[in-house]
Amino acid sequence: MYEPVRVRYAPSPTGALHLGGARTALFNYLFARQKSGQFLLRIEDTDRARLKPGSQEQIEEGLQWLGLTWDETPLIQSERKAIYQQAANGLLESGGAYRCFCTPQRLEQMRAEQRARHEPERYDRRCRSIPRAESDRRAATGERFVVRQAIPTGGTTTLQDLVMGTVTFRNDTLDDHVLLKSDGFPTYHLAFAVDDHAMRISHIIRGDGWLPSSPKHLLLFQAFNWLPPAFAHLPLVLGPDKKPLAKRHGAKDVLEYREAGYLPQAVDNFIAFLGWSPGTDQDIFTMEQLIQAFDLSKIQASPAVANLERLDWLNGQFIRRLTPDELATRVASKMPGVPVPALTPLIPLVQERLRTLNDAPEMLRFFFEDPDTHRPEQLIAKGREPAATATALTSAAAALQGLTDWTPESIEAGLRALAERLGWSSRDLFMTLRVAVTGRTVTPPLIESISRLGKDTVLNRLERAARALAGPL
RNA sequence: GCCCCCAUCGUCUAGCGGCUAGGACGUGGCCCUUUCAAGGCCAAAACGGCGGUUCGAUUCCGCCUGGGGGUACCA
Repeated sequence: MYEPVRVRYAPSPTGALHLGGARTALFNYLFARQKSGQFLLRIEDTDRARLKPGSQEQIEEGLQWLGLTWDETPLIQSERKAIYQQAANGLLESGGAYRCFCTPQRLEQMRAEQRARHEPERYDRRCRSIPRAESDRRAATGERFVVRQAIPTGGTTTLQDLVMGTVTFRNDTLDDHVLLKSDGFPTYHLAFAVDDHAMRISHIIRGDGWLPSSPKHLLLFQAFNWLPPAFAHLPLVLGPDKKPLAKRHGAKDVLEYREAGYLPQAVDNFIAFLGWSPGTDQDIFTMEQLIQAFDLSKIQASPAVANLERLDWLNGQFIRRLTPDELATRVASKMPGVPVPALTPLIPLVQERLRTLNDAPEMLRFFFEDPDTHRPEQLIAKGREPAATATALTSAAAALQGLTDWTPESIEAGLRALAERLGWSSRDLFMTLRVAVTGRTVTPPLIESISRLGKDTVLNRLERAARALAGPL
């Protein structure tokens, strides 16, 4: 293992950055930052059939949104074809790999027979015994071939995984898998090893899916005579349906969480706790605190189901921790046409009521537009008469009209006095006023809302509601 | 089929031989209260099964069961 900590997140550009990938990236990032090491990005685009244009940009934007900034320029595998071929040649030279001339048809037939005999489906190593001179000659004539790793036929390979512990494999259960494809591109197995060595990666922190092939990877490092990095395999992240998030159709892009009004801090906290826990009761962390507390050895070996309700709660927690200015800016981005300064004074009314930023526009709408129509059944408190309600509304307008100063205190005093005069409970009166002024039954606190709405607007809406009550009835 | 991993409340988890099995989300109730939230208090809720090891297993070992992953010229 190399000394300075250098880790990488190595997505293949086949789609968006989903939660599972984001967690892998986050763990790599936290580990690197805690150890004062580097966090690198590598694009594994050696499968040109699955490549999706724009995917790399999408992934990078997702990482940036989450605050996972990488060091150095991302390494692009497709630009390094020659280097992998060279590495494969070296292995051919040392006997760590061999050319395989078997056709896809023969391989398929071989597997079919193995299936029929209930044997493990593995390459039968027919080409492994082709003498080197003959192999060179056939390659020189232009015959198509792949390069396969020559796995030791006996013994065992043991991996000390930082998460899974000691894992031992019998070498004779391992396949001579393909390292270099006939199109000259490397497979993952070759490319990652060559690159991790070139990048002097100290720890490979990657998804659980790689665990079964990790002995071959270790053997490959040995065949190259390279110092292998340490391995840490992360358990899967499952969706609410218990299906792997990564493979689920419609696995959510992290940027969709941004659109849905989530804060990156909340998403970071949420995914940090998918499979990891600090072992304390603290459940709200700043990024700095996460970096401090992170510990590979505390990662759970079992898969974690993403509990999106917890994300909602976390998001509310982080929204409440924002300053009013910060929140106003973020809410403004969800309310086109409404300037930040108009929003700032309203923030205290909604801050503790928001679960996502997207809840804000609906909650604040009445500050910017009059309610369209008043539904009598909402306006009239249970057991009250329409006429009495209309009177209450006009009386309220009159009472507020007479106020010398327009402060929450004086408004509240005036309204409570009115309720008493009317013989109404303040509960009933306030609900009627709430609906008249906001058009809704669920709103921020009424008195505060009235005071911020301004006298003219409030009087207008009260009178309008009173007329609506009188009109159609 | 073969290889590998996993297993505590519904979910995320604490636990690293002796605990009334702790916390959080969610759920239910109560308090606060002008609605809704927020906040406070309380409650229900878990060690998959069977064998060992041990004075003693949630904890260590084995088997079973149940999940999951891999088994490609995908990553």
